[in-house]
Parts: sequence; structure tokens; C-alpha cells
Amino acid sequence: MTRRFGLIDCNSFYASCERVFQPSLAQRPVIVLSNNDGCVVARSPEAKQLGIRMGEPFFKIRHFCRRHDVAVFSSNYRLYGDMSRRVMQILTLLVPRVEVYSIDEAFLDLSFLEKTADPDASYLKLIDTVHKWTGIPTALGVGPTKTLAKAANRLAKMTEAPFCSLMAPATRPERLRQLPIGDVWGIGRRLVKKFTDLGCQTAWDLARLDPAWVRRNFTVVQQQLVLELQGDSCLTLETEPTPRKNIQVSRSFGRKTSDRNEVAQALATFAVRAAVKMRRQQGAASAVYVYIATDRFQKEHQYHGAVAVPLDTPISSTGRILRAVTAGFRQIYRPGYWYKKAGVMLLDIKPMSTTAVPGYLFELNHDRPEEVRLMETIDRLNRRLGRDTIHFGSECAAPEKRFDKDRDDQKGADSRSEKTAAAWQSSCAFRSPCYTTRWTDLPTALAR
DNA sequence: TCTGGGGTCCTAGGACCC
DNA sequence: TCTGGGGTCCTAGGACCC
Repeated sequence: MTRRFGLIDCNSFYASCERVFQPSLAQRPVIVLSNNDGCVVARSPEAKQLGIRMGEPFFKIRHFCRRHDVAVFSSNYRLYGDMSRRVMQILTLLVPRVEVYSIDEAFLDLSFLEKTADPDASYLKLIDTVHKWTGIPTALGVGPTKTLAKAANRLAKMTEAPFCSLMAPATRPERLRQLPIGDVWGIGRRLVKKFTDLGCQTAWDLARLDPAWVRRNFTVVQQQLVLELQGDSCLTLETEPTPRKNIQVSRSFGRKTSDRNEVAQALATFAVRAAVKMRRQQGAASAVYVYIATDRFQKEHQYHGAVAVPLDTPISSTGRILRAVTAGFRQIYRPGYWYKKAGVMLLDIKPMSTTAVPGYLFELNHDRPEEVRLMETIDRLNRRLGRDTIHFGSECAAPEKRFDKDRDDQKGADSRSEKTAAAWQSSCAFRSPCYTTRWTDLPTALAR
């Protein structure tokens, strides 16, 4: 039986999220910036039309944006994460098997539409429902393999159609000829060059290669890609998320700093966040990797310090991880440099269940049961009452809490001016409210 | 002045083992 | 002079994804 895969993805997702809560932006070009207001990571169609490129550093186009009345946003991952969850929930409701592939994309098993007389109507219904229930526009690609579904999705976007299907083999050559090779899933910059040197320009050229030859001259990954383009399904739908082996939290700082304490505080904050992420997947880290670095765009006085700190046994508790991070920091810190970025990575994460077994011999090195309970309690409280409700002393005093307090404290005029963010905190000058995840940010609707 | 963050997989080559 | 054949594990580097 031929399978029927769908790939649904949200159009200009971050920009669309902002628009849902500010309908007045409907016709205006909208862009969303990366962390620290660094680069452009999302553009509404109008912004694309203005020629704003993906990944463009914002400082280069700041004036251009003002001239063209572009609405600029700092990224608000709370909002996007919550909107994403809503979209995925709807998909799960309407489709039996869903693989959440990224924050704005999901693969769907649409094989259940096999006997439907009019699958196109079902595609439209799906897109329409997501739009009605969340306000987010999407596009759908359909094909007998994941790679073809991806390709179909690209084609839909290119033609501004709500969906595109590559299920019928007869129409495939013509459609795949429309798709430049670089738009094929799995073909990045390097492979574009290699394949064009061989005379492949479009997805169709790629589909006509001999898989065995591709295996010999490239890798199994490219071989699978060709097979998938030929309609031979190699990749399956993964409905269960695979636990991460490494978890990283790193940030560029809002300003450079040479202050040892500030850098240490940044690392502690990142360590705590990484540990929370890890416990969410019931993991325990075997080692901790710590790094600090000066501005990579500045040639002089460069320094990049990094160290991996092994842990005796896999550990999940924040306290222990903080200790390892602090030890690592002591090793790599050099005074006299202006630091611009830091990061913490938890390495070789094992499932917690195999490590939490109480054993006499290694008990001292494992998470102790009372530590595990403490972490569970803190995580639960922070999930319920907001991140940083309970935090460690080595972290900074929760920036968002302080921000809230400033907002609540409007009677005390002075409290605003004392809003001094630490140097390492990302700048986010254009952040929208967390409309859906914070009570104080709830949007108000006015009746006419 | 200002340039993001977080992942995965594959391969080749070396070390080491029997 | 001759000097096997495999296997595993680890790491670095390269490529890709969103």
C-alpha cells in the first residue's frame, strides 16, 4: 500500500503569531528578530517582498525598516511555543498519527484518506480548521514519502496555494522540475554545489540519479534522499519524540562584560535552565561542558575558553550540575577580557530510571532520593507559578519577575529607572506581551 | 554601537582487542 | 624476507535541519 504523508507548516510562523494578537498588522510587513535582537528569523510575505533576507543582521536594516514602516519584534518564545502547542493539538485531534517535527511543522500520516473520494476537500478542511481555531495560516504538502511531502509543501508555498500533492506519479516530473535542488530537504549549501557540478539543477534531476551510484559517491543519507524522491519511502513517521542526548543553553550577551561575577551568574542561569530541560525528559547528564567567549566579530583580544567536566555518575540535580559548572568556570576564566557569549551543555544524557536505582556502592555519587524529590518539587512549582518562582542563589534574580514588578509598581515612579538588567541578559527591545501564558498580559477585547 | 540558538547524523581514521 | 583479518569504540570534522 502506498502511504500518504503530509507536511503541514505554519506560514511565517513567528510573524503570524504576532499578527494574531495585533490584527492591525495584517497588511504591514512584519519581521521577528533572533535572540538578542541579532538577526531576522521570520518575515511576513510583505517583508519578504521588500527584499529583507533571512538571517540578515538587524543593525544593517534598522533604518530601512523605519523607512518602510516594518513592524519589528524581538522573539517571544513563550508566545510561539504556546501557539505551536495549540496548532499541534488541533492536528492531533484531526489526524490519527502526527510527528511534531519543529516548532512550526508537523508530518502527518494521511493514509486514512485512501478511500476518501475527495482528499483535496480534507486538506482544505485541515488548513481551515487550524486557521479558524488559532489564527495561524498554514500550507500543506502531500506525497508518498516524507521527502516528497516536504517538496510538495515547498511547491505549495512557491505557488501560494494552500496545498500541493505529489501523490500522482504522472504529474511528478513536471512539478519536481519546478523545484530548485537547494529547496530539497537535506540538500544544503555544500551539496547544492556538488550536485550542480554534476549537472543536477532541480529536484527532478536528483530523482533520476541511480541510488546505488549515489551511495558509492555520497553517503546513505543522500541515497535515501534519492529513493524518497523516487517515491520509495525510507523515512517513517516518528510519533514519539526521541530524548535528546545533549542539551545546551547558551546566549550572546546584551553587552560585553569583564566582570567575573556577571559571567559566573550567566553560566549559573544557563545551567539551571539546561537542568530543567533535562529533567523534563527524565534525563541525567554524564558530563558538563562549559564555555565562555569574547566577541567573535572583534579581531583583537579574542579568547575562547571551554572545558568538559566529567561527572562520576549521571546526575540530574541542579545543585550538582551547578557545582560542576562552577568548577569548570574556574578553570577557563581569564581576567581582563570582555566576554560576549557563554554556554552550558549537558552531555551524554542517560535515562534517569537506570541511574536512580538506589545502589549502596555508588549511592554518594548518584542523585540522592531527597535531592530528586526537591528537584521535582521546585520544577512543579516553577511550572505552575512561572519560571524563576524558586531560583538558586547563584542565578541572577529572575529578570522577568523584576520586569513584572516594574510594571505592577506604576505608582512608584522611581522604580522604573532602577530597571538595570545585567550585562549578559539578552536585549529584546521589541518584545510583545506573553498574551497566552501570563495573566497580566491577557489581551483585552473592546466591544464596539 | 549593532552579527542567534539548538540540535542530529554520517564518515574516516586511529586505538585497541582477539 | 616474511608481517592477517576482523571487530568495536571513540573522536573530529563535515554536513544538514529548524
